[in-house]
Amino acid sequence: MVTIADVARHAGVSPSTVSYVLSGKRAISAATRERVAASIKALGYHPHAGARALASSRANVIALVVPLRTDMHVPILLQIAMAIVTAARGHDHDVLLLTNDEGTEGLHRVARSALVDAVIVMDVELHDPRAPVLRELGLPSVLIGFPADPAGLTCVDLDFSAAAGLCVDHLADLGHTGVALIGPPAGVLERGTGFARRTLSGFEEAAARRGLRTLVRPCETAHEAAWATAKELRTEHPEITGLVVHNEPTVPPLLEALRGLDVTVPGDLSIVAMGPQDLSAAVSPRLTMVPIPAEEMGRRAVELLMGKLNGDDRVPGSTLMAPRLMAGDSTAPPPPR
Amino acid sequence: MVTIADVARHAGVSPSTVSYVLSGKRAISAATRERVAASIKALGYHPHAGARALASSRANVIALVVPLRTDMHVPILLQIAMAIVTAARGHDHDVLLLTNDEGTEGLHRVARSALVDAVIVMDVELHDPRAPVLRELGLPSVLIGFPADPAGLTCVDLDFSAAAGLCVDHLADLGHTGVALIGPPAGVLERGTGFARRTLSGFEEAAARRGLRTLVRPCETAHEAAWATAKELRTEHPEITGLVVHNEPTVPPLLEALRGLDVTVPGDLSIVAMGPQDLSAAVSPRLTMVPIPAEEMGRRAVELLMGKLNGDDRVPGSTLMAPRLMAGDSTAPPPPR
DNA sequence: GGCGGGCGTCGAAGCGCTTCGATTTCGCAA
DNA sequence: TTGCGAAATCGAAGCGCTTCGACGCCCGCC
Repeated sequence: MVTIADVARHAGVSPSTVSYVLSGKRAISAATRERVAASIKALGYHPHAGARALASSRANVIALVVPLRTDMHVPILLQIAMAIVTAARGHDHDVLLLTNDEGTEGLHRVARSALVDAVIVMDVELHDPRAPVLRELGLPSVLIGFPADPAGLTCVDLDFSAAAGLCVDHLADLGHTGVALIGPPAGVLERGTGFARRTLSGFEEAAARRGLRTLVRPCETAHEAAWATAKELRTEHPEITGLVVHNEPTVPPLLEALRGLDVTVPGDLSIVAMGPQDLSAAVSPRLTMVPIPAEEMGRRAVELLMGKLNGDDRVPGSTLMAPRLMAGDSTAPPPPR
Repeated sequence: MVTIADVARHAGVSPSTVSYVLSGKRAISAATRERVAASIKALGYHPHAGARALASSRANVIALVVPLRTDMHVPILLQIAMAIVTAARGHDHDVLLLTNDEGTEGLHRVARSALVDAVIVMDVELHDPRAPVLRELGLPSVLIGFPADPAGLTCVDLDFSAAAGLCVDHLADLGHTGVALIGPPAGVLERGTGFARRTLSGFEEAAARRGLRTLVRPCETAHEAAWATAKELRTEHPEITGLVVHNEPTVPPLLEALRGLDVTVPGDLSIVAMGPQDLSAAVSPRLTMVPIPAEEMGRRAVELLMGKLNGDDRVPGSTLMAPRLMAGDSTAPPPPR
């Protein structure tokens, strides 16, 4: 193993000088700096992570807690996780992967053992048991999603209320007067993931503002449920000409059911969905949608965390990311009556 | 922070004794052991990970390299990753998440800095640039998937050849005499992911052994491609009554296309798929399939790695996991002619 | 010409743990 | 009672790094 002493000897300086070159915490003359840099390269030196952590009480590692069982779309989860790793590397940090099967004990462990110096928690529920633990540990943290009581915590999420509003406005602008929200299965709402409620209220509010008639349907993912929903829409609610679907896996079977019922999209019915961006291209017609900005969420979470790590106490407690609507081919003016 | 000295004082022993209680590397009397354990609990002591790594030159962390761009089904990827984390925790190790956007440099970095003491690499390609790096670093490692030249490396994967054989045998047992392999898009084969070829050869071999007529079709995921494939099968290859689908995302559109063409499954056509287990229940009819044992693969990879970490040099270089066929409702004897 | 003050560098003291030899203790045979 | 080996415990030396105070040097100023 190459140590800092080896580098120092090679460059003809003291170990502390090498350390200062590396950290930039003291002024070093350009000449020395370059000589040391050359020695580092020549010897292929990498500081020993453990020694560094011990001496500086900074591990330069953050923990990422990923749920085992999730309400989120799995590919999105991975996208966010990857974005977090990439962003963390950009700030010279690595990412330790934690699951929930150790329970909150895992959080205690990595924090108390100084394995990590900050935490990002994904897929937060309304009454998430991890929230109080984070408060208690007093370790910098960022949650992706909002618990019921976010006091004292830093949270990031898509502004689902605004997203639903964007969908409604888009349909209203096209001339639709009756819109439905096809939400996630009823269970999700009850289990207490905040975003479902926020979507709902944003939907209702925007519809009221635009004077639209509304309908709200949870919908299971299964094939049959999609058909039932499609049929009900056509027979019992002909006034509904625009759909806001906030339930990604339902989209393909729903489209199939509509096709089966000879309902054309967007001729007879317009659809705008909220979900992972890649869904748009995966179905036909190409979906108009409000994508979940996974990459951006991950990046932002890391930026907030780094702010807290650097002792910046102006880090906002709540960050709602602005949604954008991506036009596709699944929305058009309603059919003439 | 609670240190080992605090625990020692509290228990009335020396720090080294506490260390030996923790590691079990020397005999400690039951009385002392219990007293120390009580002190540890009372003070909530967790050893400082960095200090431990420094002194013992063992970080008790393994790196998991996850591809950014993947040929694997994403949920499977995550399942394997989670299984790895869980299994690693079972061996008192944590998992550091690495992406490939640092290139192989990231591997160098975490290895040379002693951040991790072993590596698991996922989604290995035939000419994977990480393979030579792993050999060179001389750090215990396990690959999930096989490179073209696995010499000197430890690899784990599903036995895709046997899996394809299992599918063919199942169809042959039911009386089918003409079977087709619906494989991944052509690009995948060329890009050099070994499993596609192994599936192909297993398929051909088993079919030859059973005297079946065969057809091999790559198939894109898109809706249109699925329809085209379905139509071609019915019009040009009526002798084909059994399908082996090794291309998970194609299954739903393919089923839809067949339904659209009034081909019943399994009445007119039997389908057996290789892919993530959860696919089976997600479509109708419930699929007969050879699931990819994500959980088991992750666990096995960790076990092999721990073997290498403990200096066990009987760790096999190659581990092919035996496939199992799960009967569903998508296969039946072929229709009478 | 002397002196104060940066700037650049060094030396040494830990950070908390493991580990190895040394030391103590104990049980038991002589 | 003494001696001896095994069992149990201790003390101290690092592991490789950061950091803080100290030091030397050179420059500019009076």
